Order: sequence, then C-alpha cells, then structure tokens
Amino acid sequence: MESQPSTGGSGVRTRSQHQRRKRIVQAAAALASRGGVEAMQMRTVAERAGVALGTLYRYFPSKMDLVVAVVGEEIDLLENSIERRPPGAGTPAGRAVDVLMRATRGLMREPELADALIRSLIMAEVETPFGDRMTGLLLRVSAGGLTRDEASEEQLALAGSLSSVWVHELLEMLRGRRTYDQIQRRIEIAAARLVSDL
Amino acid sequence: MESQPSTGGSGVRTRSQHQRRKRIVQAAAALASRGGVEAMQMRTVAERAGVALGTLYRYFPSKMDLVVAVVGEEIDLLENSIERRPPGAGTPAGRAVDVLMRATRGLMREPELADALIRSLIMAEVETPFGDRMTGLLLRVSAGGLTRDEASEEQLALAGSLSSVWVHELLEMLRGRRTYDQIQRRIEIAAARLVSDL
DNA sequence: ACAGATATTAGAATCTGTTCTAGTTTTGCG
DNA sequence: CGCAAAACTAGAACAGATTCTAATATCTGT
Repeated sequence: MESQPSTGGSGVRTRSQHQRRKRIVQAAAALASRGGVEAMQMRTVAERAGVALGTLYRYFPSKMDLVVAVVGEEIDLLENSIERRPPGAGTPAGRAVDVLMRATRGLMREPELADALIRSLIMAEVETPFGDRMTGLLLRVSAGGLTRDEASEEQLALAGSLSSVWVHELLEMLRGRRTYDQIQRRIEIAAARLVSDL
Repeated sequence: MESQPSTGGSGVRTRSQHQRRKRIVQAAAALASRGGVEAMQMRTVAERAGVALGTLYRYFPSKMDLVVAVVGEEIDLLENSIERRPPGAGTPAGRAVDVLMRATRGLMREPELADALIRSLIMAEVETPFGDRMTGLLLRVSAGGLTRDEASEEQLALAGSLSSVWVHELLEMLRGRRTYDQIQRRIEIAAARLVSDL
C-alpha cells in the first residue's frame, strides 16, 4: 500500500505536500521512461524531484510504491481516454477487445517503462489496484456500465480472467515472444469465450 | 537461460559438478521453503552448499537462475504426479480444473517456495518452459492427449489463457487476497468457458 | 509570538545481490 | 609425468535499496 505522510491531525494533504508528491512521481516517470526501473534510482529520483532521500521514503516507503504510483498515472490516462472516446464496437466482447488493445498501444509507446512497470507490479508484494481497475473498466464497457459492486461473482470472475490473460500476453509481447497481431488474436479468442454474454 | 560451468572442452557435466549443482539447488530450496526468496540469500546458499560465493555464481549467474532451477524441480514433481494418477473427471474442463487444483494444493504445501516459484514463472527474463509446460499439460488432459505441436492456434490460445488465469489467481491467493475455495470457483468458471470443447 | 509536533534535510550506515582479485586446486591431455 | 586451461576459494569491493541520525525548518493551535 502507498502510505501518505500524515499531516498533523487531519488526514488532508496540504497543497505543498500534494505538489511535492506530484513532482516526485513526475521525476520518477521521466527517469523510468528512459532506462526503465533501473534508471529510476531512488537517489536520482529524490535529486530530480528536489527532495531529500528521506523525504522520498516518507512519501513512498519503497521503490515499489513509487512504481505503483507511476503506473497509476498511466491508468488514469487510459480511463480518461476511454471516457472521451468510448469503444464503439457492437458486442460486449468487441468493446472489451477495443479497450484492451487501446491499452496495449498506450503501453507500447514507452516499452521500457511498460516492461519495467508491469514486471515490477507482478513482483510486488504491494497491493496494487492495477488488475482491479482494469477489471472494472472491462465490466463497464462490456456489460453496459456495470460497476464492480453490482456485478455478480461470475461476471467479476470472467472480467478478471480476461484482464489477467491480457496482462500475461502483454508481458509476452514485451519479451518479444508475441507480436501485436498475435496478442490481438489471442485476446479476441479469449474475449469471445469470457465476456460475450456479460 | 541457466548457464553451466563449461568443462574443459566437452559440454558434458562431470559427476562432481552434477553433485555440486544438486547440493546448491537443494540448499537453495531448503532455505526458500522457510523464509522464501529473502531467506535464500546467495551468501547463505553458498555456505550451506559448502561452496564459495564465486562458485555459486559460476553455476547460477544470478539469483533468478537459481530460483528457476528450484522451480524446475517442483514442476517435475507435478508432472510425475499427473502421470501416476491422471485426472478422472468426465469432461475436459473438469480434468483441467483437476490438474490445476492439484497443482495449487501442491504449491500450497510450501507457500514461501510457491510464491518464489510463481513469480519467477511470470517474470523470468530467462526463457523458462514453465508456462508452456503447464499449457501443454492442460492440452494433454483436456483435449485427449493432444500435444503442443498438434494443437490449433485457438486451442493453444485457450489452454494458455486458462494457464495464465490460474497463475494469476494463485498469486492472488499467495498474497492473501483469495481463499482456496474462491480460486477453485474462479478456475471452474474460467475453465467452463475456455476449455469445455477442446 | 510561543511551544510542541511534524516534516525535511544531508549524509552516514546497513543490507544483500553481484563483481572482482589473487592465489590454490583439479582436470584433461600430449 | 607435467603443463595449460578451467574450477575453486576466501575475501574484498561495489552498487543500489533502505534505514538511521542529528540538526533544522515549518506548521498548528493557543
């Protein structure tokens, strides 16, 4: 879990804390989009963000927490994109594929970042909202605006399965074991089975 | 890939090298089955195996290579178990669930080790046959002895999808976010869609 | 403005994976 | 046998994540 610096008494983040946090995440993202997680060294991040190492660790108790925050921003982007331009396909499966492939293309833009981030996330002890958010998105687009709370156990399981298949295929692609087209094909096959009738 | 210490000229491993290697893997497994990968420190492994740190690194160029070797032994066990007592269920999906849940129980016996195993399975920089081996196993039991070479692209995709769903669920369980029963239920749901008609 | 709490800082220190060094031992082979 | 290649060893050295320390700065409530 990410932890927040506690601000005397109330749980509210002050403006300066918020900005500090933001600067840190931006510095981290910038570094990671070059050389991946390796280039994103805690000392360097702290330096670039104009913050002491100890402070960085106050905001992000481990490097993984920082990675998670960076990934979070990426997912925000995807969610916004989906909202701005919802998938137009006529079937639930079609819309799911649409969302997943759009996410794939988004991540492909920064392969170093994507690879590093996804690996780190899978490795993470840390609880990440990553899978859940993707699952929620899939439910929303393929089962007519359904939210995670309203969904049945089976619907959750199916959308979740599709999401984990996607993550796995993405990793395979980043490792050079799949082409974009192969992923698309495999996602289509899985989606047809898993989310046609949500 | 794991690299082997090259033995003067020929690529053959001598008996003493084989044993040394085995001692290393055993020491590593023993340590990992207690405190997980963290307890499996390279210095400690070397010490327990009665080998210098440099030698350990000659056999296993990185900690990950060592983990992969340990994991390999575990998968052998599963394959042997399946061979000895093939899944008896009447449907393809039933047999697939059978295999996966048996693997799940096997891994649960050494959760720390399992955690390391699954992560390396997913992460492996290194080309590991693990995902493919599991996919192959699923094809074999759910599509009447089909091998990876004979399977159609779709069959491969479906068995592979089930395999990645399983891996994902297993990880969730190891992180304490799923119970055994929840996994079983989710695997059943996914298997029904993915491998009913292989 | 003051007091106490919290945040921040620079930097040293610690921990563990990995690499390097220099010297010793084992192995394969003519 | 006798030598060159390869393996092995103990231990130092290095790297990057994480933790610790002591001092300073900032904030909050009164």
